[in-house]
Amino acid sequence: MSTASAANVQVKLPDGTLVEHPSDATSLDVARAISEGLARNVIAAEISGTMVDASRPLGELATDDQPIELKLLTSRDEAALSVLRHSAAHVMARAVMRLYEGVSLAFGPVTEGGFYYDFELDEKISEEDFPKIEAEIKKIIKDKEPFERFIVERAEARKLCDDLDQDLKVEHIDTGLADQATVSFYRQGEFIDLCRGPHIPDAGKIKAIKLMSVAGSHWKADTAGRQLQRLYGTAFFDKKELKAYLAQIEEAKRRDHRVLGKQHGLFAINPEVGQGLCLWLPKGARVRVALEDFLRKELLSRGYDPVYSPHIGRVEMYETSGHFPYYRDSQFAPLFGSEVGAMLDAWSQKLEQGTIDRDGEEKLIEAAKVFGVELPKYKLSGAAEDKRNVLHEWQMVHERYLLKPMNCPHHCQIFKAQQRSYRQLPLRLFEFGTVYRHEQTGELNGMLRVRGLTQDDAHIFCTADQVEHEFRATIELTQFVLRSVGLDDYSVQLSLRDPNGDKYVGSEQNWNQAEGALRGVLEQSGLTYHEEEGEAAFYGPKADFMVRDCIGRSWQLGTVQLDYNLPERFKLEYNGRDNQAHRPVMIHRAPFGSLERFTGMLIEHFAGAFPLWLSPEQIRVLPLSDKSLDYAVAVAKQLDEAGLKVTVDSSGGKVQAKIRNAQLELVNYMAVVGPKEAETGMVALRDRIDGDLGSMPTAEAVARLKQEIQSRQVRQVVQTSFAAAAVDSDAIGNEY
RNA sequence: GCUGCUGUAGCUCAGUGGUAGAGCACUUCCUUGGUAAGGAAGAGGUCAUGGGUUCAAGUCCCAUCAGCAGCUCCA
Repeated sequence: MSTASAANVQVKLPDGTLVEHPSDATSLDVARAISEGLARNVIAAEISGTMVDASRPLGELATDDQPIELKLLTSRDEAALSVLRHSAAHVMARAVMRLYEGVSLAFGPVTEGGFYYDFELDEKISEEDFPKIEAEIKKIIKDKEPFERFIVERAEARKLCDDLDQDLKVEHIDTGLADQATVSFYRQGEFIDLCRGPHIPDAGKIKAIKLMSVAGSHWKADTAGRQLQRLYGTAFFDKKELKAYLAQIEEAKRRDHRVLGKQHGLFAINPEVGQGLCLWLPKGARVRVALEDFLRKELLSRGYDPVYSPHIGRVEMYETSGHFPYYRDSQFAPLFGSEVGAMLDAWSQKLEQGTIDRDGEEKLIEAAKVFGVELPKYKLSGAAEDKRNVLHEWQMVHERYLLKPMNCPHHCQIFKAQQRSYRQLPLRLFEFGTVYRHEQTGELNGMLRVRGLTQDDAHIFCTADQVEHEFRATIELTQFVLRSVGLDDYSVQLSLRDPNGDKYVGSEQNWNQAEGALRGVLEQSGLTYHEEEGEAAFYGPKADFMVRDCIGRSWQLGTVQLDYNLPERFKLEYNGRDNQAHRPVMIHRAPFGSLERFTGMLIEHFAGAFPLWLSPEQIRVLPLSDKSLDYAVAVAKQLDEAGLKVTVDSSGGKVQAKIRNAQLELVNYMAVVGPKEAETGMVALRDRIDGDLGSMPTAEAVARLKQEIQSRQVRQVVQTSFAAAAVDSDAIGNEY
């Protein structure tokens, strides 16, 4: 082994072998020295854990005298797919610029399923334009031109973007990249883009690419900012993978809970009832009841106490909790006991916003008098704050209510309703609490995002040193619940505060303590978890369960949140062993999240075919003909008495048709009964999945089903072979 | 809320400025059967709503409402 001379670099390959190359050699050259085939397959390189272009001279990348640790990435490496897709985004942008005038490029990162590029251009791109854009993309790919990287000083970069008429890039250099001395660009033929990289060696590596959709977006995600057009696409190393991906999208569409919910009579949303307000149809309601009964029983056995609270509460309570001012825009407007209450509220808001003049105030004072509201203390020349305080006194008289947007304040009041001793803690209060939130119209989505929802909510009030144990117990509860419905692929997102954010309440010390407690338990639990800064609730950090369903999609379901804030605001106290008043810690938790969202997710996960224990129709009795109808009804009665969800198909058709209907309606079991069964007291049991099981005594069929229910068996869940690519957007992209 | 697309029977969808259609489902009748579709007849529409253009509008234009996709948001 010789020491590398100044003109050479030493390269250490993953298997530990050391090779020496000239310092201007690239990763591709290293590959070529191993084999031509490898060189053809190299997509990018990983040097000491950082992804770089395979065409970067290794000399640039050596940081010290140590050998360069090089890993050549080929299409077999997951990370390479992101590089490919980002390059595909460049190719797509290049095609768009060839076809359209005046295109301003924004950003073009990779996503979980592919990539997109945001453009500003006057002409509207529609799906009808896709074939011509794709044709242009194919031309670019066929030319196999290389991606070339070059570095320039910031001022020069600005001029380059300006010369290219890329004003969004210019702006980004001025703002987002103000602290960068130099920036990198990538050139591919005539196409030059400010970009961090890395990229594939040449466009020919893209073997399968498809434009997916076009949608609106905003420059730097600011809704008030410039409107852009976002073109989505996806790319793969071979056509088979693309085909599998498209099949997965089709599968997801087939499972859409809105379609299945309608088809199977599970739920309905009707504009006359109201946007985002879910009607649970009888079959959907049965699923919900099964979930509720299951969880209620579980919670009771785990030391929870059931409580109930009303659907409305006084605004003052939500002012105390801090929710009202903070979330005013996403709550339904307050309800007023009287007209004058509404007037005072509008008045107070105008004062707050400064949108009222003296003349307006005088008129309102006169109007208030008509309603018997005298305001001698209201000084027209006074400060808005003082005026609002005067109005507030009357607002206490003319009550304002809010449709309950969350259950926490009510549960705090339940805590306060009685004297509390440390001996009673932890106090675990649970309720299926229905809350209402005025979500933006564009956010509404079937059962997944609604305006009226029922949380499987509970609040645990405990001492500081019980927090860890209680948090661990709720994590375990959530795991148990997920396992019960057959969801076992999940991880936890630990949502922390944004260190620079200002939306949070509570002391620095409490936050650190809370975040530390959550992290500690997760560390010990062995669960896979990752931390997200800036995702915390305004009152405390939270741990959210991110669940992957059977076709690889991620859902945010159960949540556990720590709260040192509400106990403070509501001045909650318990009497400690030392006979002093102490402040409890509060844990919010909901293993389902909401019944709506959880059920919607389950519909998609099971493609409407619920496991027996959750099924709205567990068994259907099919008489061979009307002659067997009486026996069928008798069997159904027997099954019903055994606690099974049973129906009888009394329609006039042939049994084949009845079976077909039951199969299509996803009934778990069918009991076919004819003269033979009537004579012997049997049923011919048919399983939706395994088909005819033959005749057996009715009691045997009951026992079989009850066993399956009791064990909460989950059968036949489609498993996808397709795994969504892991995205490391920090590593790749032109967003810097 | 923003941008774009869509709105015809309970459902899925045809309908090219000139009298509103199909399949499934539904109702009635016939059929009485053995593990994924028996037959016949019938009923069902203010073509999302409101304006406009036209001799004539489901069809073209505008507005509103709702849905969908994406953006933004999610206590």
